[in-house]
Amino acid sequence: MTKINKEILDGGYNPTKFEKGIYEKWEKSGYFNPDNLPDKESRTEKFNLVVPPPNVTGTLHMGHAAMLAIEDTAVRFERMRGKDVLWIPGSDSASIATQSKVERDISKNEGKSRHDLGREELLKRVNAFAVDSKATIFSQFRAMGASLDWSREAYTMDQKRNLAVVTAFKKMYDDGLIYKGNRIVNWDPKGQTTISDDEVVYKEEKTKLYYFKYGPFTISTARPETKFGDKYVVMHPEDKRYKEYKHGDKLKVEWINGEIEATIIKDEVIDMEFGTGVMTITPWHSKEDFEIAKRHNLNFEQVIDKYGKLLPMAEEFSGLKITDARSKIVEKLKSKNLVEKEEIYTHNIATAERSGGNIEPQIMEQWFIDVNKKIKDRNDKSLKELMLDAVSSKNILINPDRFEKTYFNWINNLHDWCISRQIWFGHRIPVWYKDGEVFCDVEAPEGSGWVQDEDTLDTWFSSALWTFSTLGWPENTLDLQKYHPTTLLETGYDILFFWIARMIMMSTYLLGEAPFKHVYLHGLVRDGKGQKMSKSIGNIIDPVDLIEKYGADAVRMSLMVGNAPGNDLKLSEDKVKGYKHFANKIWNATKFLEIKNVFDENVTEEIKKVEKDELILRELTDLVKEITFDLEKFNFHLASDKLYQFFWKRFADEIIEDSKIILNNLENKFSLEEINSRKSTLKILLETQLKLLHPFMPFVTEVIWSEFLGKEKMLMVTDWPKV
RNA sequence: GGGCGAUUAGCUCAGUUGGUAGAGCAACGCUUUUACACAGCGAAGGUCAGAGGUUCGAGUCCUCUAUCGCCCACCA
Repeated sequence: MTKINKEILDGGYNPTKFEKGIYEKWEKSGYFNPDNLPDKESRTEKFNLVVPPPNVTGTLHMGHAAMLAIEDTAVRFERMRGKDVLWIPGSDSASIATQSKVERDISKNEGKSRHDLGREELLKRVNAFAVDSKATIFSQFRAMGASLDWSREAYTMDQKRNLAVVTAFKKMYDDGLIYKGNRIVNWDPKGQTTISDDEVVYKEEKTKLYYFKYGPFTISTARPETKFGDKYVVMHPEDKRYKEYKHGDKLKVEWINGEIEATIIKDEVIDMEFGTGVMTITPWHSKEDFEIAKRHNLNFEQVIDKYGKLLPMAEEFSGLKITDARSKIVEKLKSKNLVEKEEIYTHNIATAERSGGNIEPQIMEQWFIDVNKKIKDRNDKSLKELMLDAVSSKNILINPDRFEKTYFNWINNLHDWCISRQIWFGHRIPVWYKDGEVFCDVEAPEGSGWVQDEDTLDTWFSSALWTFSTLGWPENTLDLQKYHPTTLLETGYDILFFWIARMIMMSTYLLGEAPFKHVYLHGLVRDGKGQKMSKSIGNIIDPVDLIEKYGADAVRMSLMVGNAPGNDLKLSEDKVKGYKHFANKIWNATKFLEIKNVFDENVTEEIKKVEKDELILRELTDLVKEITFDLEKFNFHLASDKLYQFFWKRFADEIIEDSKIILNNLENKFSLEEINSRKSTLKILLETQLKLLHPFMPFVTEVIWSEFLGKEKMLMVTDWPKV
């Protein structure tokens, strides 16, 4: 039954006129929720995934838009194919990122720091900000057409997810996988917190390399300000230049603040080719030096405090910021005639991903996850081994598969994960102290006098639980039984380590199974020139602006076509414009068929086709096969382009053009049978293509299907064409 | 230092197990013909980075080289 709504025929396709209304119609139908899908009983195969939760730090960017376009396409395809489809929306508290954003705003607007406000007030502000951000982000999700089950919305800091976090922590604590220890960590003096190895970003910097006289040796350093405590002078055991010195020898040397006793250490890590082949070490403030000191059981001495200032052991330089101290110390050494030379060299300095501050390694007492400890319940495998096995056993398939190598390489270099953060916004560590007693549980202990650990957890700890925390774990819910492991995990390759690896870690450990079957990695969305989009360059394209200008379908298509997995995508506005034209083309082609009475009730699929039409329909069958195949293989970039080509070049430019002669039949050359055969063929062609196009361009296809053609069943839940 | 990727028409990129080079955009010519000028038709444009190899046949597989980009590790 078709009921053409002729009023909407006028003019071209205007996305803004329809998109909002269509999304509301979808959402009201309840079909985003698998519990409400038609023919529920026949949907025996499931397909589900969770959305990579965007940080509640503001608004969406094009990367999110690409993620939503790809995931929604997969979801709509599988839903139409009759699977039990669940796609869960959510957002991430992103502790450091969110707190520092709010802190910046408060500092700018009110001139206050977090300490002026206090923990409670700051958290109130951050939470309010998070609520706002969430609302903005989710309205953007809707604008993209994402068919998410909003009834299952999750947030990494809501009650259920919090229970998951503390439960996971407790179990790991009881299993001895989480420990508190004094270790060298990445301390960010600017952000006043530790960060994990993965949050360290190395930046190239030109700096001075100083050569100092250190007793009979010459040592080189880029960091004179750390050198006060350098009582150990290290050289390679094979270095013939220094064979007269024996390991453990002690000698007096004149140093920054007078004479000190130095000890000779021989260690093979020393590169004989670099500089003089001799160096002094600062075990408290350098990871490498720390390792050397540990190997030889040496003393550790702190030189720099957590604000980046020198400690009293620096005597006259005490209290100076390291940047100020550097030149002054060099001056003093010069006056003592201990500076041999200076040269400019380039090296990498460690900075904090979020705050941008320079990392100052420190030995601190922090919480860690032990990645090497054997786990009894898991066949005596370590977390590291569990992570390796999940991928090498092909339980998890990564697309593109070259990222497997990257993954293995990362795990092989993996060290214990520092999970405690000295910030306020986040999941507080569920450990309490009282008179030397330590208590870990999901809830505070009874009785008075217990004080909870001040630190919060690395935001990736809660993200790591995402595939099952969103399904209700630790409760054994129906959702958890039915939907875990999830089918697909789709995200950017830039968070392979941060997120994907950690999810595999937590899921294999806590649930004994992989968190997902397939991993699909998309690339970065860059601007038309291939530059990374960033605020400072000013080349950020806001997906919402593009949607308003060209429609969500056009934005989605431009993010699909040519976007091969794992490759970066260069996006120009012209490209989006091109797909707006395509939506218009679909619209106008439909309009033409309507004018030619192709949708008349007496034109049915059953009409006997003439030979030429049979051939055309065979082409269509081939197309259906190809598109289905491509979508099963997650080749969205191929499928989207093929549909575009077929509709425009084959269907519109050739088939419809040829049909004009038949339908107009000006010279009475065609029989009624031929005319009806063609009409029926055109109808099938259009309707089938609308179905195939729907996952990619849901709005325009749905508008045509249910508003224009007046179909009763929404296209969103119409059956995928038979292969 | 280790690893990965890219190099195909002016620009952006496809090219799934090797079988006579593709699309979009831009540019050029023609056409306002009642679906669409957000259009149609037409023409033009490439020794598939370079060298060597395997093969009847290579953009596609192998080796090397060059340029660009990314990731990891990091030298004091």
